[in-house]
Amino acid sequence: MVRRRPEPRQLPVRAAQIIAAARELLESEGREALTMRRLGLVLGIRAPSIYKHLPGKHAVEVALMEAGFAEIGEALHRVVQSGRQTGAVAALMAAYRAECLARPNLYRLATTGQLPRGELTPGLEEWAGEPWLLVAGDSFLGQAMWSFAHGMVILELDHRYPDGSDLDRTWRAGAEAFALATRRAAQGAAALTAAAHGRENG
Amino acid sequence: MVRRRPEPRQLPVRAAQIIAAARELLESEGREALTMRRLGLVLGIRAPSIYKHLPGKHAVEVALMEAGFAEIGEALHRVVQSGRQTGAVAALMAAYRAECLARPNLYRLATTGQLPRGELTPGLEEWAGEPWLLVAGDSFLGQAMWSFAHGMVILELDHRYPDGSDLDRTWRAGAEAFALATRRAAQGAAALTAAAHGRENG
DNA sequence: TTGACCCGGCTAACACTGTTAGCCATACTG
DNA sequence: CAGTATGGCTAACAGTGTTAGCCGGGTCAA
Repeated sequence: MVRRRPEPRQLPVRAAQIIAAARELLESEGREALTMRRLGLVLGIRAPSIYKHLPGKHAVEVALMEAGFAEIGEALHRVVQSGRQTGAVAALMAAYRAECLARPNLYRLATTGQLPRGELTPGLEEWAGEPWLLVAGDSFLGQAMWSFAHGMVILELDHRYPDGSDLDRTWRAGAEAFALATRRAAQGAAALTAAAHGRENG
Repeated sequence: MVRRRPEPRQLPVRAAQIIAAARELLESEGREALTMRRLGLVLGIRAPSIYKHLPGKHAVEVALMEAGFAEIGEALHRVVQSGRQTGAVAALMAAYRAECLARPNLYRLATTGQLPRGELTPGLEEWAGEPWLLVAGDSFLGQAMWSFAHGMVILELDHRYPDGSDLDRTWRAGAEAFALATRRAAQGAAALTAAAHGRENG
């Protein structure tokens, strides 16, 4: 049951241009550089003029978060839609890693600190996380897998691992652990079903 | 092989007082509140006077990070030293979760953003992460477990999970996956050793 | 005792940050 | 043509980390 992606409400042209400029600024120069004055400079206007189109910096950040969620969710859904069974866990994790590392500053912005839930497109967040659940077959295992993937990505982005760490192997170790657990859970569920059938038929 | 904890260099009295005040401010009012002027207010002096004792806000934050690493490392080492075999993975994770949630703002400060490696007490970071390695028996699995734990804690602190999530069960799912993988790895290693012995003796 | 020196406060100020108020030219509309 | 909305602008405010420079008090040596 793959839900449709909730459409983020589209902004007026000028506002969208500002968000696009903000994104470029963020990705090319980091979060520190994302300043109203710097943003104005890129756009050829002064900082206060931005407020004619967007209510504040917070709104810029929220819009960027939405873009991040949408893109990452897109990539993950592409993986689950490809429908492969064997290695699905590893494939999903590889896709997550690749997408997140491709937009490091956007990822950091979208995933660190409190989430302004009320201001996000409703359902977007759940939709972006849905592939984990689909692959794990179990909501708890799915959440755990996502937590692992986020932990890995954010620690890698922030260079928290000891120098010379072989992160490919660490990813593999985690992916194998969760793949194993997923098979276990599926077997357990199958056994339960079989037992139930046995009771029905006996 | 449990290394001794690297002693963080001790600061002059006044500097230590400032750090203590900073910690209280941080924990009680959050990261936003940790301001040089606010810190001065707590101490009964003006912000610029703080610079007579510490080179800047960054140094305050680094000192707080060190305290965080030391305390969490302490708790984790206590677990591995207790020496239990069964459920060691789950026990370590439970300890990590409890310690981190007990000092949310300190944990966030210590674990988000780039790590100023050069300014930290050498070896402290590795020492704090060592218990993961000891429990996993394998450095990659250990790193993966730590990544999972960090992901869980930071997402919980930032309220990133859907409302009503049963995080106890998610933790359990992750702990079981990694415990299973750990047993697997141990068996694999044992089999390899046995095979080697077989070759030797045959 | 006096002079030098340093410690640890202080104020003033600078360059930033996000944000608001208010002005004004242009363009569209009734 | 009058009126209004759009989208720029400057000036300013409160806050941030930080630096320069002043100064009282304590310590220590001549």
